[in-house]
Amino acid sequence: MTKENTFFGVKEIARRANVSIATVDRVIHNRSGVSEKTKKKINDIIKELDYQPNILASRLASKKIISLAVLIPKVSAETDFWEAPLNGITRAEAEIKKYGVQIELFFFDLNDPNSFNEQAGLILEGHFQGVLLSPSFIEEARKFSEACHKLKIPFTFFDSDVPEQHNLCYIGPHLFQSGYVGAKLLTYRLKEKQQVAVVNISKETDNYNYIQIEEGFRSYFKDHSLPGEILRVNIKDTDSLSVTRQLTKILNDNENIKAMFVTNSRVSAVATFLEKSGRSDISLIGYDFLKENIKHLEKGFIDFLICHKPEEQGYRGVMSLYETLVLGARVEKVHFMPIDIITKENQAFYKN
Amino acid sequence: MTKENTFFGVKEIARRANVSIATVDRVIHNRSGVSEKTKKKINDIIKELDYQPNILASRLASKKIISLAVLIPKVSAETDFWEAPLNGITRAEAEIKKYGVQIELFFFDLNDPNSFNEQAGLILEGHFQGVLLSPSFIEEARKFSEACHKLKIPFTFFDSDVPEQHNLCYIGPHLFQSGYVGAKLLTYRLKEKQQVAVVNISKETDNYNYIQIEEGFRSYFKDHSLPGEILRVNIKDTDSLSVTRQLTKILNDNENIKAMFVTNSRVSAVATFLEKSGRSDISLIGYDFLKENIKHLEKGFIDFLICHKPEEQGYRGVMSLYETLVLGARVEKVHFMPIDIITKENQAFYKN
DNA sequence: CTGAAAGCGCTTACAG
DNA sequence: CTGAAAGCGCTTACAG
Repeated sequence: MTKENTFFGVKEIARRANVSIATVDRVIHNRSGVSEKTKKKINDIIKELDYQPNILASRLASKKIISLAVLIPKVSAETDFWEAPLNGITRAEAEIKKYGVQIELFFFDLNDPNSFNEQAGLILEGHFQGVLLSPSFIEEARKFSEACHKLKIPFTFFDSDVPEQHNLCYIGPHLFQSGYVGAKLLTYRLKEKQQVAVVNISKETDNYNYIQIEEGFRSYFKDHSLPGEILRVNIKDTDSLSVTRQLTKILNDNENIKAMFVTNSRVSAVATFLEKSGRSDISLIGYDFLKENIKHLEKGFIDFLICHKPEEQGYRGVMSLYETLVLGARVEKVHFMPIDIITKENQAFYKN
Repeated sequence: MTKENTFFGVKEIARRANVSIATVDRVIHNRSGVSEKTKKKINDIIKELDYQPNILASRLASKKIISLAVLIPKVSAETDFWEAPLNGITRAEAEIKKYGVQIELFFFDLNDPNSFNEQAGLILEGHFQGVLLSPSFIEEARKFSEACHKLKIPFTFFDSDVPEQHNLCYIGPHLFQSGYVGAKLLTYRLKEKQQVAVVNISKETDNYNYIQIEEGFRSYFKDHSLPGEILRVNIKDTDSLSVTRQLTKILNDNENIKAMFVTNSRVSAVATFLEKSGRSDISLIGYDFLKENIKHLEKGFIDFLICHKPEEQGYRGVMSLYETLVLGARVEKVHFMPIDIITKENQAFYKN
């Protein structure tokens, strides 16, 4: 009933190396001021014993706090998607606070790249030991990540990726494949001669995320030699009046459209339109487990929602920094989220 | 950069109560040998300071080890489903070993209720502080859980549930709803006059799990007024020859069958049959993220797999005991797993 | 019924 | 370059 002494600690290492535990500690943490000779001797013993530091004791003894910065879009009516990652971040914080980790939040405006720059600047001045960010603006994010790299601050991207950066890791969806899954579901029961539309409701139609999703979507059609042209619909004004006007026109001009794929979480705007105009004949698929979307899923105006576990992304994003900074563990550079399929029938049990 | 002294500990409580920290410790853990007066005084201070014990320090100082028993079916060619929960259990063990938690595994034979009883008996003699079990045999599980209850050993059910027991919690699928989802997917593109079969490949056709799944499946048809009789196919001999023979007969007798729903992970046996007999016209849905099943998913002979995160069930099962026993946290009595939908296109990113 | 003291496995000044 | 010692917030014999 008492702990076995199967694990060796610094004390045993010190005893075997004939040094004090302080010196062992120096070697373990790669601190300077140890002769090469003793350093090697200690490292050999560490390897031999397969020494695993006791994090409990380490964090208990340490007086250092570790502070992390998080840079994400602010939550608004337009962007309530960001509630979920924020919840995940908060959950992670609650869990690791007792290990002396603190998190500071920085919010930017998704309509304003400058706000991203401003907040990024604040983070650089703030002496943080790690950063978690959504690199929504590619150029701005690139600049910021170079600055972090120079300061040797590890940073994790999540929700979307910027390739070729020195980020610790990326946590988020494989967008191409996600679009591919969307196409599979949308065409699963599509009949011949029925046409499909890809709908982008966003101010920025050339956003890299949307492009990847659409590429995946179109690839599915190519790979399966599905006939018919895929219509591309861009709706830049996201208010319901504009959406209604544009969709009405599109459906008038293209009578064969029987399925729509919305490339982001604004799918509920299309569902509202379909409901009002009584078009339950049109299949609809879009993104994200949002209240508004679930409502339409339940009513039957959305067939499937695709979701990439935004809450877990936030949680895992924080933990990736915690694991490197506190536990000294290596983390995978790319951590793709599952591409979850949500229907009216399984939504009640979905974990965001 | 140094930890804030915002939290109060036993020392501060002792100082304010004018007692030693040993006495404070006694009160915190409800141990005997403290006068009512000092007990009340200390408890008042604890409340006033909103004292939160430091688990790190507590586990570090404690020499007690906590040992948990896990009772699950043994993994065999027939039951490789159980590999995943076992992995989750092992992962949990690795994570909490450093907090002084040990896990002992007990395996029973899914074809032999007596083996369950035997192993359960061993557990009862073993002085464990907590038990995680798959109550595959309802009556036997009921007896065992009553014994645990008497001994005041908390126990968690997972994978399947036994209602009305004193279990700490249940972690697993909502089987009825899972069958319901299966029906939705299977009928999503089904055409009129095409018939559906529910296939049960198992020695025990009257297993409570299968019954619940099938009830959910049939309810979907009722709720959506889908016409046509749902054929019930029981295959008691699970070898491939018997499966082939029986399915051949069924399909000969019922030419309109265009969709099959297999109520467990043996769906690959049906897929193999469909492949060999060139019946790619039949939709097929079944359970679980197993190698054999994924293979057929990729070839296109299985349309969808439904999965309830077996690995996470094992992991969360262990953690439910850890959280109550070590952290003293309350856990939810029922923790339903998501009903995940896996297709050829999203399987690469699925987390079991 | 209560307290003094050692110890869990580390980290951290401080001294040499 | 190295070590002795105090301390992190608890638990645990042991003594009274």
